[in-house]
Amino acid sequence: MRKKDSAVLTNAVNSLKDIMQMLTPEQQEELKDNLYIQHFKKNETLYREGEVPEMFHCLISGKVKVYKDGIGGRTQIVRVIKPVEYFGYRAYFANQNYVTSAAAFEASTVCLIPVEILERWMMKNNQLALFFIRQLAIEVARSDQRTVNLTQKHIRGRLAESLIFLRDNYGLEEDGATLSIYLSREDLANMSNMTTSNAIRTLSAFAQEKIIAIDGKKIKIIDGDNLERINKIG
Amino acid sequence: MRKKDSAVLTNAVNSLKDIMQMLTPEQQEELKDNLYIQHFKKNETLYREGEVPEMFHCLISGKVKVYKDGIGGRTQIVRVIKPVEYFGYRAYFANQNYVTSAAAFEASTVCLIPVEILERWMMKNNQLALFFIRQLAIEVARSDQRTVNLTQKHIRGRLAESLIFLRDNYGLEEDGATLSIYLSREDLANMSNMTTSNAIRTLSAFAQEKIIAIDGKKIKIIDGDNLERINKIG
DNA sequence: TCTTTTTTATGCTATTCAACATGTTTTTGT
DNA sequence: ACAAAAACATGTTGAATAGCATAAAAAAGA
Repeated sequence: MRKKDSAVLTNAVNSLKDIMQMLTPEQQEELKDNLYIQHFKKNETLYREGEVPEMFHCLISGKVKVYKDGIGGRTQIVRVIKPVEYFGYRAYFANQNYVTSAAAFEASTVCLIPVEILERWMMKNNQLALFFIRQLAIEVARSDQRTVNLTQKHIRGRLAESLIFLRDNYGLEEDGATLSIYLSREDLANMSNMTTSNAIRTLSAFAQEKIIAIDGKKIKIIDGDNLERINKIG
Repeated sequence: MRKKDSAVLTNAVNSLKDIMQMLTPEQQEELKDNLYIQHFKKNETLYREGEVPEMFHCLISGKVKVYKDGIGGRTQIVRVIKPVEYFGYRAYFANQNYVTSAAAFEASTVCLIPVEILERWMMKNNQLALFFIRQLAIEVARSDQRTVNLTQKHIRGRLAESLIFLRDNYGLEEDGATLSIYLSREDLANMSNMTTSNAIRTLSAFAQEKIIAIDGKKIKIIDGDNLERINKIG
């Protein structure tokens, strides 16, 4: 798990620059001494619901999902992480065990810091504390919005929203149309609160309507305006 | 809006004691000088989606709902406040306008503090900052859990959950069975992600099954164990 | 108090979506 | 390269729930 050749360290520290610049020089040194790098393979689990949260996570490269296992084997993806974003620390500050699990969509590299250290810094560094207040405050709004979207939108609208989100979050390939993330239909379903069957069906429908083009896991957005329209109305 | 006879002030300050005890004597004085009391009638709006958040709210008495207006006139209640709880400050720390609205279920009294002052205190008072980190971190988990409950549970399970929540949150009357809050069927539906028709129908079903007894807006829980069972499985 | 409006109740219908079945294609592991 | 497993595709069916209509009851206002 531990890996600290200077190139990796420099990369990690660079990824943490939002946080770094809020720290005193001594704190910056302490961070470097307590920073771990971990690699995860595709579909590998980073942490699981019920576990004790000890590490603050920063995604350096790759793509990660945060999800809740629900009723009857169903799963809801509640957050999707891109580099460089922070995650896996909420439960610690709420004095809870993890209430979500996290897994890698694809091969990913994560930088870990004992969150207890971060908390200690926050006791002395208000800028840092306010940074996390802001992060969490934004996350509450996102989660509430997701609740409404997932409960009130129809299936086509929910899928359209997920596709738009993936485009905006992870971007497009060089052709300016193909989603940079290759998700399974199941993951797409778990983002959009629907069964895998319906994700497949609805994707096919979108393809037939020339809104998207599908080639296995590759999804190309052809008519983005239409997708936005479906997201809004349906 | 402003009301500061000493009895009211004492009451308000007492309600804020969680926060008060984290403040320096000077800050406590400043709080008393910048504290407003406002009364709201039943169904009156405290704030609306889109407005600029300026005040930190503390509910002193009464009952308040926080909700989002969604698609096609539908509404989702995302939070339910009881005395003494804090609310209406999240948007400020996220640098957003309000993304929810708040209204009084019944006649309520609220204590208001300019949230800008609170933020200023947080810059100097880490205990206070960590207190709000904790509040927000808990709220994120609640919201994620709500997403899963509202999307994955069946209609009976969702209603059972709302009834249990109302019992646990607002308590029971002296008979040890009747919910202390008298909600309209519409509000109950808006908590439980269903139409008013279905809230009425499902309540009637519960009553016929002797799980509850209904007398207008009065709801008496007869078979709490059964309600828990329905919440869990259904 | 009387009228008007809102809320509650219940039945019927239409729609959405999940469940299941089956076959095909793709991926994975050896 | 091949077998086994997983993911994808598509059709059919049925259950869950929204939508609408109507009427009764309750609450709000004048």
